[in-house]
Amino acid sequence: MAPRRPTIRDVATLAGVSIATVSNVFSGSKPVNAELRERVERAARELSYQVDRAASQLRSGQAKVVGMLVPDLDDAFFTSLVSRLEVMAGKDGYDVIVASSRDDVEVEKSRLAALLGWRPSGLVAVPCSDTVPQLLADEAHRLPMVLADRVEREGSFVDTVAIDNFEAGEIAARHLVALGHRDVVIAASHLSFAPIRERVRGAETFMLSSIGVPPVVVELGSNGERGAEIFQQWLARHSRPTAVLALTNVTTLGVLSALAATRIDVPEQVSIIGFDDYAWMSARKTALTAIRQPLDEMARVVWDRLRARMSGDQSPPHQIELNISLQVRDSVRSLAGLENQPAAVVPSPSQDDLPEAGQKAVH
Amino acid sequence: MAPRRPTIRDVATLAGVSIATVSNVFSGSKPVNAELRERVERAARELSYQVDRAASQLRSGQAKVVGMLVPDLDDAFFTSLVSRLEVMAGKDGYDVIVASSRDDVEVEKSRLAALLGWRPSGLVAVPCSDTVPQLLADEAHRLPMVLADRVEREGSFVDTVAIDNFEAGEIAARHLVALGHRDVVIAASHLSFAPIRERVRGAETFMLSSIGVPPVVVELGSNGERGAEIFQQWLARHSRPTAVLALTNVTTLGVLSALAATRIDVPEQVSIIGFDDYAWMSARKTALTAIRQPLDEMARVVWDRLRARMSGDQSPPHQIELNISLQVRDSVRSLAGLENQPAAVVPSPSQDDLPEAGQKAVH
DNA sequence: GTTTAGCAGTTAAACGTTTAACAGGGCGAT
DNA sequence: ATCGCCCTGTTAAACGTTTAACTGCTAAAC
Repeated sequence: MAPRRPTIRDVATLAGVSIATVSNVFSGSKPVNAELRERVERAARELSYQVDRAASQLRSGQAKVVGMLVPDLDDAFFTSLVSRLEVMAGKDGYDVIVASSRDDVEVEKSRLAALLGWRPSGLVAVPCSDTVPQLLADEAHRLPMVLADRVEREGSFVDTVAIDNFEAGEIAARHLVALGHRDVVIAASHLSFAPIRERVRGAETFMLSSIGVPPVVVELGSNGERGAEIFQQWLARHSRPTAVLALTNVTTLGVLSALAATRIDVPEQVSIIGFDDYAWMSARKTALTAIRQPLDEMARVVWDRLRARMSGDQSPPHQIELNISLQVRDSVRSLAGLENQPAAVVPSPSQDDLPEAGQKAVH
Repeated sequence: MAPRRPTIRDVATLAGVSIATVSNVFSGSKPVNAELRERVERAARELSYQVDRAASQLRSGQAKVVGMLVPDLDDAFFTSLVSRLEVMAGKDGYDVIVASSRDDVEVEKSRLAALLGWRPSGLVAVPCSDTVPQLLADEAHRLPMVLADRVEREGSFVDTVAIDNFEAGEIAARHLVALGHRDVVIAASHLSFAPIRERVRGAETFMLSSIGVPPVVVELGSNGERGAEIFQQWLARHSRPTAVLALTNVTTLGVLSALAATRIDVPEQVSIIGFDDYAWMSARKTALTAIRQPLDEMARVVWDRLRARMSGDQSPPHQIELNISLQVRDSVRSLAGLENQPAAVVPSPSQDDLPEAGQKAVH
């Protein structure tokens, strides 16, 4: 029924050459005469031969696979990243093995082990907790890897790429304050994530130093529906803020759902700043003002770093921080006339069509 | 710097047994004495040994990888599918290699070849065109595979899973007509895709037979932003319909963007039925009425089928069709009193908490 | 008490590549 | 004319597993 797959040997026989020559034709590691090469290629085509990657990898030690570990393949932020990385990886001849940790440290551990079993030539991971898994730490010195998004700033032993989370919180808060908001609720996912804490800290710091009032923080978790429920309950029990700052795309969705369910109008009754910038955010009557992470740039930087490491770069770990930008649209209402500093409106210093300029490398 | 990775040999030496025993401990293909097993496991832990999948696969021919080929990793529909499949695959011990064809037949071909090089034990693919790539057809009889979503109903040589596209169009059209709409525009992605044609045909057939007026069809492509532009131009040049039926989640987004940009109110000025059901669709003041594909069920059925094939099922190809359901929310306005059949409102026969009942297997 | 069956472990041969070492032939330099 | 070198191709030895075949050994069966 299913005839044995052709091997390099079959091709060699059919083309009347040695298997080494066939290998050379495919791997290109040694030049081979044009006519012979032609014969080999014809034979291969005829048998529809394909190099067996397992065998190839076993012998050569060269993997040409990268693993990608993310916390959630339903979250648009992570899939956008994976999507972009997959394209770049593909162009460089790498295949991609994805694994989702579903935000569970145990799952993360087991998926990671599975990934490592492939002896990938590189790994990009978005850890699901602040403490990088031991397995990763152990591999750090032999396996090229870069950590993205959910990373601690301080002294990582490995390359990291993330946005300036403090700045993100600060810029959002500045925008709200500039438009006269003082009563702000922050919709965070989990305060146990360092980047989230940073975003909160950024907003808090700015609000305290500018108007002397801190924002209120509420945790909605990583699941949109559940987050909506929590926020709805929160709304029912507290006096309504004038503005909400959502710190992830999922919490943005949660807040919006809760608001829609309780028929609270945006921005008439409550203003909102969302996180990330996806098509659905502007496909609405009052388009969302949002903190925009430079996704394309982030993916590019991650891949550049990984590629560098994979081709032997031994420099000390890079900690790359990308600047975000504020997409001002219609979801934040100006509380006109009530405030004292109507001058400074939109800071938004960064643009991500300035490729290199937008990042600051911390060593 | 980077010490050689420990092999099965190192473990065997340290544990004082033969490499075959170590292999047996890990692969479980032969029972091994409890004490020895313990010794082996300790040794492995000590060396942090992990079996090399390439070597394992080469020797055994058993891959424990499945490939997934989708047209676009930025499209929530596909990533939702991948996400669910990755979880189920992981539970069964399979790893997942993803590849995106970016809706380009050439890319599809090359990604497919790359995938096949891994000798995966299974493949799930969403082809990017009606004509299934030759490479796939060639493998069909030896490689377990299931095709999803973008598939022709008729005589596929391989298992397929898709929704009943004709019914989808029909149910949507029925809902619109029941609420008094006669002037309907269908926002399709590409009419070159068979499922899209079916959806159009379903809507068309119903409208012709019920009110004798066909819908107008406009093609928006597979890209949201571009689609928004096209639709906006279309709106500018034609008289405004009373309702729009969007046939994919991306066209839904495109239409909504165009409508928002031209400040046309939903549903006051234009009603809309969207496709697929994502969180953002209900996180708005007027939540979207939409055709809901049973994503969880689809993923489950795909995986069940693939698993069956991977464990040797030789039955003739299954063509599985899943029923959709209409999520009635607020984006379709009733054109009250103008119409003749206010009786039949919501058909929605299927529910996907009735697992098996919801599908009809066409042998 | 011998045979036999079965269990638990070992030996060694694959799996399909890549690649180091080698071979031979043509040719320029001496 | 001989030597040595380059160029292109071949031979054969790995790579790290799995697994068929084998070896001792214990214990049941006669």
